[in-house]
Amino acid sequence: MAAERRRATIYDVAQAAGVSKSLVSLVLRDSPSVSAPRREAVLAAIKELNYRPSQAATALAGGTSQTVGVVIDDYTNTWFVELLRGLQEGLASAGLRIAVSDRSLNAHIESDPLDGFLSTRVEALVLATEPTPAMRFPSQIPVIIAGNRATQIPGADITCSDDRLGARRAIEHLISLGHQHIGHIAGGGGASRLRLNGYRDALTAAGLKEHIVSVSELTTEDTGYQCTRRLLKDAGEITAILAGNDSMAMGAMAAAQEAGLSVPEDLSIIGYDNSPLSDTHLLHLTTVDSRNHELGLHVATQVLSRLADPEREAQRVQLEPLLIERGTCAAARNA
Amino acid sequence: MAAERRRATIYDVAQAAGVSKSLVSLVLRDSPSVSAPRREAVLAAIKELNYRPSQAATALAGGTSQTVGVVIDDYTNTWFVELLRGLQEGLASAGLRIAVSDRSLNAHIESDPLDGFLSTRVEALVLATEPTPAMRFPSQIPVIIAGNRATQIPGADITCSDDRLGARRAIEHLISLGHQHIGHIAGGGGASRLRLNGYRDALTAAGLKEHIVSVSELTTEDTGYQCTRRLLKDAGEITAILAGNDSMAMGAMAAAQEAGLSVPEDLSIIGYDNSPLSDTHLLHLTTVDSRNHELGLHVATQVLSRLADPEREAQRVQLEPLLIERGTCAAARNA
DNA sequence: CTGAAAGCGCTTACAG
DNA sequence: CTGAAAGCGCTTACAG
Repeated sequence: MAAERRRATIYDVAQAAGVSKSLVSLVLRDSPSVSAPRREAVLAAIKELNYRPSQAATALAGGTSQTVGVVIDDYTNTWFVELLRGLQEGLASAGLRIAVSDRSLNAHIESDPLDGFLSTRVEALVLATEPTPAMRFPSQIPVIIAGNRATQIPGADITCSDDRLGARRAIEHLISLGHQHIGHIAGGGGASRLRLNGYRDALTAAGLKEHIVSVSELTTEDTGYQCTRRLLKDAGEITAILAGNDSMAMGAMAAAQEAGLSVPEDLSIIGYDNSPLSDTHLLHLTTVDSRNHELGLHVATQVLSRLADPEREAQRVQLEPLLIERGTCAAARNA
Repeated sequence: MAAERRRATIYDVAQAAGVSKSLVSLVLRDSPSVSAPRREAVLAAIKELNYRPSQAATALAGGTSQTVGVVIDDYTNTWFVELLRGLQEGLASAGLRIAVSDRSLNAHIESDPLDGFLSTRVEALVLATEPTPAMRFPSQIPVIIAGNRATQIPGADITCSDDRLGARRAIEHLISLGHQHIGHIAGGGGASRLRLNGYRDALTAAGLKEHIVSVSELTTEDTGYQCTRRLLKDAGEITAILAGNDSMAMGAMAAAQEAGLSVPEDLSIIGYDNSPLSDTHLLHLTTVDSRNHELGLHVATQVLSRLADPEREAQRVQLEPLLIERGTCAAARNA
C-alpha cells in the first residue's frame, strides 16, 4: 500500500496474473486469441495494480501514436466545439484519440504551431483554422482541412460546408421577408470570402444594391460592432444585416441597440455558424448552421480512409448548410 | 526529395553533422558543454533533415513526459482561457507543456477522465473543474486544484480566488448604489456555494432580506434565464441581481428584457468571472474578476515547487477578486 | 498460449 | 567532445 512505489509495468501485471508478458500485451490490444479465464486474470491484475500502459512505450514500440492532431484558432470562439465532438466520435471506433492545439495560445512559444504534433508523430493533422505561413506541412502525414480556408494545402483533403450557398440562402430569406436594403459585415479568411460572394449572388439575382463593410481581418464581436456602426452611418436605409459569423452578429446587435434600433422590428440580423452563442435566450439569433457535428464526422472518415490508402487522390466533401430561424428576423417595415 | 522516405532520427542528424549521437542529444537539451561550431553544425543538420525528436522516445528514455495535464469542464464556457494562458506562461520556462482535456467531450469514451493523462505519465494534474466520483487520483503525482471546488482532494494544492469576498464586494457595490432588494441566482459547485455565502454575508451585514433562486446544478445561460424568470415572479420588488457567473448573467439579461425591464435602469445585474463574454459591447457586463491569468501563473508555481519537493505540505493560495465596473449597474430607482 | 529476442528512438552515465 | 553500452516499457514476429 506504499504510495510511492514504482509504477507497475507489463512485467508486474504478467507476474501478478501468472502469465507471460506477451499475453498481457495481447490482452491490452484486445486480441481474440486469448482465453476468457486468462483474460480475466490479466484484467484483474491490471485493476489490482492500477496499471496504465505507458503511452510513450506503446507509441515507440508500436510505431504509431494513435492520435490525430487538431489545430483550432482560438478557444474563445466556440464554433469548433461540435466539430471536435463529431471528429472524436468518428475516430473513437478506430481507436484514435485527438489532441487539440490552440493557435493563439501557442503563438508565443513556438514558431511552428505544428511542431508539437510532429514530435508526437500524429497519424494525421486536422486544420480547423486558416493555415499560416509559419506552418510547414509534412508531406508524410495526411492533412485534412475542416472548413473553407483562403490558403490551399497541396494534397490535403477538405471537408467543408457550402458557405456561399449558406449566405445566399440567408439573403434570400431576408428578401422573402421584403427587405430591399440588406447590409453585410465581413471579416477575413476563406469562409468569410465565400459568404460575401453568396451575399452578392443573391443580391445580384434580385437586382438589389450591395452594402458591404469590412474593417478588419478579425471576426470578433468588436469587429461586428465596429462594422455595423459604420454601416448604419453610411447606409441608413438598410433594414437587415447578414453578419460574417455569430460573434460579429452579436456585435451588430449591440450597435443596433446603441443606435436605438430594435431587433428585429427595425433591423433584422442573421448570423453564421449556429454556435452555442446563437442559441441563447439573449441573442436567439437566426443563423446559418454549417452542421459542424456532421462535418466532424466526415473529417473523421477522411482521416481513416486516407490512413487506409495514403495514395488515394485528395478529395473534397461539401455539406449543405441549413438556415436556422430564430428570433432576429422580421418582415421589412415598409414591405 | 522523395516524400515518402523514412523519418529522420538522431542517427541521421549525427551523420549529417559529422558528430556523435551523444552530441546531438546534448544539443537537443541545450547543454552548455557544446562548442558553438558543432552546435551550429547540428542545428543545420536538424533543419536540413527536418528533424523533430520523437516525443515518445524522449519521454521513455528520459523517464519524463514534460507535460502537465489540465482538466476543464467544457469548452463552451470560456472562463478557463486566461487560466490556461497563465498556466502555460508559467510552465514554459521550465520546459513543461500542457495538455488539456475537456470533461464533457470525453464523458462518453472513457470512464475515468484522467486515464489518458496517466498513460501519458503527466508530471502533474491541474483540475479546473469539479472532481467527479469517476476520477481516481493517483497518489504518485502532484494534483493542483484551480478554483474553489466542492470536493476536497487529499494532498492536493489549491490556487483559488476568494469567491466569497468577490460576491460580498459585488453586493456591497449594489448596496452603495441604493439597492435594498437584491436577488441572487446560483448554480452548483464549490465556487457557487462560496459566492452564495458572500451574498449572504453582505446582506446580513446590511440587514437586508435574501432573495435566492437556484434551479439546477448547471451554471449555463439557460439556467440564468430560468432562475431570473422565477426570481422576478416571486420577488417583484428586486432591483438588482448577482448572477453566479457571466453565462448566467447573460440569461438574466434575457429574462429582464423579456419582462420589459431595462438594464440597468430598472434592474442592475452583476456577473462573475470577467469572461470574454462579459467584455462584449452587447453585454458590457459589470462583473467580478477572479484574475484567472494570475491564477494560472500561481498554479504553475505550485506545480513547479511541488515537483521540486514532493514532500512539502499541501498549500493553498488565494487571490483577491476585483470588481470590474461596466455598464449593467445603476443607482436604485427610489434610492 | 509461452519464452526468448530484437527493436522502436531516444537518454544517461562512463571510460577514454 | 566521442563511442560503446545499457535501458526506458512496450510490440512484434517466431519457434515451440
